[in-house]
Amino acid sequence: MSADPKILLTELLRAALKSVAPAHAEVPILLERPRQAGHGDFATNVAMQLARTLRRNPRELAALLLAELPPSGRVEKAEVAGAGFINFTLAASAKTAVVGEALTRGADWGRGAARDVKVQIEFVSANPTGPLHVGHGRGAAYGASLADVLAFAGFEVSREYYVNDAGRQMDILALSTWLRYLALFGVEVDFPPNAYQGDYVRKMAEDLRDAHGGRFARASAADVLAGTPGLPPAERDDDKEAKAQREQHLDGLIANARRLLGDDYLFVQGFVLNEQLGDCRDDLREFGVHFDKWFSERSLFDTGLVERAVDQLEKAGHVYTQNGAKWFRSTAFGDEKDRVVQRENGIHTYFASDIAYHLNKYERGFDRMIDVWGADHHGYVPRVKGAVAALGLDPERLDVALVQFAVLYRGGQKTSMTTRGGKFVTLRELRGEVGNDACRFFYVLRKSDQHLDFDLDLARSQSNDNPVYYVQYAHARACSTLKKWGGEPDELRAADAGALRSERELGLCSRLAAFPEVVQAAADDYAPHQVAFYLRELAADFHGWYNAERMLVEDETLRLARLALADAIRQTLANGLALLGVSAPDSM
RNA sequence: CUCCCUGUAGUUCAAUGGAUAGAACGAGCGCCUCCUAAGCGCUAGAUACAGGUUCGAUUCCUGUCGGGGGGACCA
Repeated sequence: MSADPKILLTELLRAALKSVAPAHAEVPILLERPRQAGHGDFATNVAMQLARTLRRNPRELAALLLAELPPSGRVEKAEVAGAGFINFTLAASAKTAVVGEALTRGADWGRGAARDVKVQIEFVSANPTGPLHVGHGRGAAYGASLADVLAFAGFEVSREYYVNDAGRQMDILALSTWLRYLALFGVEVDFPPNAYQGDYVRKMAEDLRDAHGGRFARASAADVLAGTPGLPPAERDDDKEAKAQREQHLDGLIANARRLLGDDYLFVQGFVLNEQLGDCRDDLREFGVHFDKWFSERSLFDTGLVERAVDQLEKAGHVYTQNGAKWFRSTAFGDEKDRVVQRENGIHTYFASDIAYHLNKYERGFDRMIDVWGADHHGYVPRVKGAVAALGLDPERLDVALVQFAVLYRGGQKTSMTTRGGKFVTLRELRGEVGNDACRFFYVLRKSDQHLDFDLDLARSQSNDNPVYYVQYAHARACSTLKKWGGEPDELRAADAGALRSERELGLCSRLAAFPEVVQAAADDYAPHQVAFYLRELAADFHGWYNAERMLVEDETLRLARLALADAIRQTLANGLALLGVSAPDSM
């Protein structure tokens, strides 16, 4: 019989089913940990599930099952309850066994058995055109925690950042920087309102000057503006035509920059890309977010994969030409309208490179791919899945996890976060205000498909009330007591956990035993917040016990048993916090 | 117009279709001669509305009413 109580109970129930209802002996048996104390350690609704097909009263059926249940020394009590539940109470020794297991497995306690499933998770993937803001922060915290949870649950995980280093946004950033740079040399051109406004652009211009002097300053304002339509008057701000004119103006400036700078244009573009990407890497590293691969969008063009992907779609008959542009017939795959993959001017759309990127992911042989996107990209899901299907690949292997917006509140007011406008709260600022630990925990404390109201004032002024400190404090308290005791870890591993008898202590053991299940559930549901909630509950149980009982008691057997329990709790808190990228301090 | 997320306590959030809907903050009352009071104990307080499916609905379905976000030959 299995050591895992859940498996043991399943086997016992299966045996009982064979005598009571041989025809249905293989129905799935669901065992859950009841929320309500007094309903035992595990409960099953299998009798209620079968009652209908067997046309029997659920309670009677449950009683029949109990009568046929093989006896086990590890089950103290099994009884019919409620509408037909069967509640199991484990023997104390079966509960306390978890203490030794946690201590023996240490940092691996809770880790699931390795399964040969390769999962790729792509997240953040913000355009390298400015600092990461708090919205990216949520995707980063969620993606990193999910990746760690999946890895801990036994999957083979690869973390990836897709770098949008091709396309117009990079041009706009390069132009913005160049214009600021020219101003440093007295070449004054009205700064377009639709270029990147942020101070970091001025900073990059200064960096460019410091590194390369006036090498890129050989142009007059007239050269820069040559042939552009000019800016519309500011009072026509909301006008649609004015907007189009501003975009035209911007494109004209970019074209002039390319012409005037020649080969140096790509140099400047490379410079700003490196600066931004470097900043982004540093930011994420400080936030405890790591990637195995930074995948360049431009490389998809350089290797011809974009063309090959479009060709492949075309050969499969899913592409048609209209008004000179190539359209992917995504409506055939459930999208609401067809999408352009190559514009009339011959330039591939962002969607085209995204198709190529996903083709590449499949070709790398991942069993499962997870894209973590902001919720504003939800309209993008059908066309990407459609393209995957059109390429003859299995769209079921691709999951898109949409992370809802993080809305910032400052002084009770919503703050806007437009990157181009340059007025946004950066992830770096947020981390500086509330700290990395609180930041990571706070982000992941909400379901990802839930809007997140991030109250900056609250996070800043009352950071000590943040639940992260509550969990960390439990860890520090356990450490401090163990330190005061001063014994060796071996003594704890050898401790007789059977000496734990109180309801609180047995409850804590049950809580600990649930940890591996929580990890698995969080992995299956892509829901790392479940780990955060679990840790809070475990910490609450521990704090309650800490206040009610003393560990350093006279009786040596009991003392060692309690310290072993404390150490097992400490280990569980540490392992769980690690999954969330939060530190587990020894003292606070 | 259409698509997605969403409506639970004063506030911010939980609850694989299960039993008496859980926390935290805020409010009130208590607990350090004691391993860390960033802690603990107690009290008050909620499923928007109307139908449906089910032995059982906060959960699934339909509708109504609210909140947020998408819907370019942009990225």
